[in-house]
Amino acid sequence: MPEGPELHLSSRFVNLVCKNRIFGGQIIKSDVSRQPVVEWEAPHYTISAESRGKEVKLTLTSQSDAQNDRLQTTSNEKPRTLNIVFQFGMSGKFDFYEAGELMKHAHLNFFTVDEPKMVLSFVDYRRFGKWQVGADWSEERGPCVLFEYPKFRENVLNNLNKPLFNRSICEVMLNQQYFNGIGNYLRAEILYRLKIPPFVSARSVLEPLVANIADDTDQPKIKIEGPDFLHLCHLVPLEVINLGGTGYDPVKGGESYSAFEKWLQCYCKPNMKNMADHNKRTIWYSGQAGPMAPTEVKVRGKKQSRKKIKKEDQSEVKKIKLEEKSTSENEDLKEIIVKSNKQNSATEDNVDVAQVEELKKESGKKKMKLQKSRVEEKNGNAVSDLKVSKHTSVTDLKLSDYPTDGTRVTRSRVKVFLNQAGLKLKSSQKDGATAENKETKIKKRSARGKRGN
DNA sequence: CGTCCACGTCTAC
DNA sequence: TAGACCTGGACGG
Repeated sequence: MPEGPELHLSSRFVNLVCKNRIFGGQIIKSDVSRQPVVEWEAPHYTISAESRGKEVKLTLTSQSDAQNDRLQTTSNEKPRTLNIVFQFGMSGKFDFYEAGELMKHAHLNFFTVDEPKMVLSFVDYRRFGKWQVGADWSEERGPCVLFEYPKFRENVLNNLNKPLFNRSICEVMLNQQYFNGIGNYLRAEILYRLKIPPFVSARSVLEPLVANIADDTDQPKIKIEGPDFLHLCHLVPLEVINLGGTGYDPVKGGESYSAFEKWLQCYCKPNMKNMADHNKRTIWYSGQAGPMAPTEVKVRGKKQSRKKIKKEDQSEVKKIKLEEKSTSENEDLKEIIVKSNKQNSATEDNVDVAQVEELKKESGKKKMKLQKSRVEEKNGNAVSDLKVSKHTSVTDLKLSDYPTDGTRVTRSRVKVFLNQAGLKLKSSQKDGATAENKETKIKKRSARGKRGN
């Protein structure tokens, strides 16, 4: 799910599905999650959401029991609220569906009180996502590129003296202290729109903009054609929001995703180039890489048609001499920026409600992916009385359930074994929690040419 | 089987 | 500037 637009669409999704709904009871966290438990037990509460950059804040508000005209005391108590701030990692998202069985990888779950019982789940199969209870937006992250544009712009332009901005523009764009909401696909799309080579110094791109620091008006003091770089850091993610789908959410066959794929002009496109940046993140671009490109360039296999390019450049390390290291780069760049294409002005913030309704339906279809519910577990229906079902996962298995022919228990073997049993691999059993595990890992590493021992 | 790759942070040599 | 943290899909042999 997760760059700025996806987080925002997620917050809208939450607001939509939680509207006029009352939640209650315990908030259930999965066992495998290492994130904090949410201590909040209100008989009745509501949920609303808000996004900022790459964070989503849920606000729980307890409802007074006035309507329940009870003699009990609770009605006089404070109308409490609790904030939970989420980061989505690589795979986090919210889902809303009929309670009963929880989705696989559902790590934090909020239940409605009314029938049919529904559940709002934070679902995150890679578990890089995080949440903080009772927190606010994290201090380390800058203003949101989407919804705090003037502040965002100022924050960047007032800090250009920082050494960070000596680095290449594509790498600086992932720094959330300044570009809160920009991620790997957005940086590619934004640079591509302006034909800015990814590996030119950030300062050289940004310094020309200082004259227009507070460019929240549409009247820049220096006349340029079309939106400038910082402007696009705002407009391009807005475009994704206005696509109305779920943004980058590769649910195959999902229609909203194909709209998103169509929208992409550069990221993962077969006619574009790519290489790993200094952080080993793939940057997609066209034209020149720029003078600050890593000298040993690793080209990643193209996403779509790896087969086709088989023998050519598939995952090979190529030493590429970067042709022009010209120092006149700055001058070139200014030209480039001024030449920037006129941009389709993204209309303001409005996603079709009907489309979000679509989302709801889609999430209803996902019942196949359900996991043995922890609620069941609580009711004494222990997971340990393991039956082979699609809802069972590796963490439910004991070591003795694994093949015992003496061979290594590798992750792949576990996968195969489970497939035979109709199961799926899950969570903390990665490479098999055996003694051999460590050896295997080390072997793997040294095989990769890294100093393993 | 194994290897590589993925929308993102984090910390530790 | 490597890795760690994770799961799982695509693809290679």
